[in-house]
Amino acid sequence: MAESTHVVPTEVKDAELIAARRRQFTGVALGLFQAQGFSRTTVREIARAVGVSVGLLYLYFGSKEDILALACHEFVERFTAAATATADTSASPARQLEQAFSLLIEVADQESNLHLVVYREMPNLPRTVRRFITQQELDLVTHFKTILDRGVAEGCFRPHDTRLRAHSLVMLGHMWALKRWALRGTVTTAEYTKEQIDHCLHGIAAAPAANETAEV
Amino acid sequence: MAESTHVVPTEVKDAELIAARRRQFTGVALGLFQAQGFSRTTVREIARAVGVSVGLLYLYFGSKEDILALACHEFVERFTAAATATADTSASPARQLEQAFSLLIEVADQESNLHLVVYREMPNLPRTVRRFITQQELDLVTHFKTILDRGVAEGCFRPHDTRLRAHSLVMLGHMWALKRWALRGTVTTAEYTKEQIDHCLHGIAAAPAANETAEV
Amino acid sequence: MAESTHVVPTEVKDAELIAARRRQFTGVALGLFQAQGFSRTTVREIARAVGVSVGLLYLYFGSKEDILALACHEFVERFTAAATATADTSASPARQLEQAFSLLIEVADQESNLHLVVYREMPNLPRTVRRFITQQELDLVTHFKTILDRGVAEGCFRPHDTRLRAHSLVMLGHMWALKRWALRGTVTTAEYTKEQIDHCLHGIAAAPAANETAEV
Amino acid sequence: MAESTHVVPTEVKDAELIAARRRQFTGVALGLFQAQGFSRTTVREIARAVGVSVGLLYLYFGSKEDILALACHEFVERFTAAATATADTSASPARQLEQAFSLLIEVADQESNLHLVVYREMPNLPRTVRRFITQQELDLVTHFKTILDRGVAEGCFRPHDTRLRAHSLVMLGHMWALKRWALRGTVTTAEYTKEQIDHCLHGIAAAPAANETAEV
DNA sequence: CATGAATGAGGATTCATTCAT
DNA sequence: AATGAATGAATCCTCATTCAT
Repeated sequence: MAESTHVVPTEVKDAELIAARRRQFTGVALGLFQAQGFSRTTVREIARAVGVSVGLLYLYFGSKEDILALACHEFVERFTAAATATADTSASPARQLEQAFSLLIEVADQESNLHLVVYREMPNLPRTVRRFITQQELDLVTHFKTILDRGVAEGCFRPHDTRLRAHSLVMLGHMWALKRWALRGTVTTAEYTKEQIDHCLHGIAAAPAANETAEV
Repeated sequence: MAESTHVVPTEVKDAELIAARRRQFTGVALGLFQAQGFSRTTVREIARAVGVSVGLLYLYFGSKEDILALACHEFVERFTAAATATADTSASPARQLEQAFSLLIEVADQESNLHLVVYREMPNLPRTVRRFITQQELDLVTHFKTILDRGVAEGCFRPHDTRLRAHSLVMLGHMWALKRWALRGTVTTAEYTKEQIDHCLHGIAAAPAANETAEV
Repeated sequence: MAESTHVVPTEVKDAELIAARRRQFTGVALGLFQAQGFSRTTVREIARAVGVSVGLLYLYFGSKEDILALACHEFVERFTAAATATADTSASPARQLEQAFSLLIEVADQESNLHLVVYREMPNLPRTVRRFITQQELDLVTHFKTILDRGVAEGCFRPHDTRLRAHSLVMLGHMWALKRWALRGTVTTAEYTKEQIDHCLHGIAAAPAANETAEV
Repeated sequence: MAESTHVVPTEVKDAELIAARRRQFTGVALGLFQAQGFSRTTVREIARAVGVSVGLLYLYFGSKEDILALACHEFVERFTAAATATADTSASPARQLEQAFSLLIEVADQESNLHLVVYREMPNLPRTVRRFITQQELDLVTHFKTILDRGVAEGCFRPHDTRLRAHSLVMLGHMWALKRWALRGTVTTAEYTKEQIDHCLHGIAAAPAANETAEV
């Protein structure tokens, strides 16, 4: 797990106020970054959107990049936490996999816009935040890998490169946000989830594959 | 198919020279954009990197954004063309699928850096170029869908949502570039290709799972 | 009467400060424009001359042209106001005419340099300001026409095209600024005024000339 | 009289060709200067408008300012020459004055646009050309002064400051071009001429002046 | 004579950041 | 804590001028 608090020097003392204000500011800022891109969003715009003065912003953040950093940090943290909520461990691995993927899609579906910002603005982030984000992604991958490994151990799943499979599943989760333009209107989250999980389990090979399987 | 030439007015009259120079400039520029991001790359830097004056750049491009636009346009065009090179149609659908995916990964592997730029800088592009790029991606999807449809028609593949499957395969192709940080060092392009295609065909469900499906 | 305030959006909020600063800046700028012409004056020069930073200028003006526009606007407004100060209405029309023209020359004499700038840079001004200026000039013409009309009504002046005469008088007022290079050193403002008014009243024809005219 | 040829170093040898080309170029250029102002007109625009290459322009002119200088020089020279065409010396001074002023208005009426350019762009001209232009204007003034002086000598005109009167008449001539926006549509050149000359001779004073005339 | 590609200094404008109040 | 006027470095872009062909 990566450290969950990105340290930024601040003039303001009251810790609670800091946290609350920052959350408020990053939320608004992320929205602007999404709409216009990081570099085309001015600090003044952010201040105006929040309803405070420019100077105040600089009491809570060291720089414009800091705002982006914290915004991304918080978003990713929230995203991963929501998407890795522990599933029903009594269910079959296949069922658990479906539940986990379904949750991922649900989470990705809400705030898919903000999801995109993080993807885009990654190179503008300081190394530490970038590392935090990749770590969070790896946590998510591990979440899936655990399920797959258990399935293999229990004999429900064929032995395979579970790490790569987990990565692929997470990628197909991101896909729901990344390829929104192509998917929206043709499939619902439920259909998408079902189709991807079905395929993940059985592949597309027809009759011969069945025989093959039968032979084994 | 989208039109292949993005028209930008120019002061220079020699058409061949324009094409040659532009190719030269966009190549260098894309490299810089990749390394430092579009907005942090100055026009002067590009000029210096190419070895010409700032003014000359503006004889071939209308603005800094124009450079990005043409660079992305050309890159995507080249990428799609390379990745959709027609495969051996006498082979079995499964084999064709493997060949097509293998080619996609090879192409994505080279210039994977530039690949990332396009993803990142999309929102900085003018609508027309953005449309061109999504159209090119749809062409690539269609390329895969065609193979899948044939496979279904011939009975090799189970009936399924071939469009979504094609999209997913293309996404898993991009993944090779997007998740380079996670994949590099753990799998080769060959292994990645084999693993994804195998899984695409047979899924991960073990023998008993087949029964399970049958039951459902 | 044209509206007297040319509205330009500003980042600064204190209305009084805006007015004060703008007056300060336009004054200095107009001087520079006079000395070197609008296009050869750089924004940095203006800033340096005022003693502030470039950025500050842009808090009070939208663009370099805006500075010119406001400067001209204010100058012309001030000029017209000063030149149309109501005269002693109890005096004879001839006397009133002399007083009005005398005032015009006095006003034109001070700041005759700035007067020239407005003439020169008119084509660089936005349509609205250009209209304002011509309107102000028409107000000035009307000021003279009123006196002439009263004189005609009272029988002091011959019936004639009072509008054209008023225009001509205003032109001869501007002439004091426009032809400074030729007049300076040969006549004083008082002499100039006397000569022009005398001539305006009596013409140059000698006694016999009247007969000649009559014959024609 | 000022020297009539402004010397500009040139690469081209054939003197006749030089003169012809230059005339062609300055004509086109002056039109552009009129329409968009000197500083907003680019050398490339001039070249394109003439139909030659930029390089060629620089074979005939040393710089962009040179083009303006020669254009103004030629225009003013032509203007003054046309406006000072010797009048019928056998006519009465009053008649001569009217003919001279009438000619001035006719000349000013044609190409009044270009007339304005010279006024505007004066400060952009090199000192020598500026001197030439003022000298030409003085020549024009002298032209009128001569007529007035003769009139005074012959007793047709009252003794007065003939130099100032001549200047004023020339100014009222320029006025036809300068105040085109106010005059156009309200008076014709003929009416304007008649009104100004009538006034110049008799002024506007009524009864007393009339009596004076009658008495004689 | 003629061309037009190439140059690069120079100018307007923006915007993150500071600091006096 | 909060404000917002002030700063000035940095950036994009233009355009007069040159020169190889």
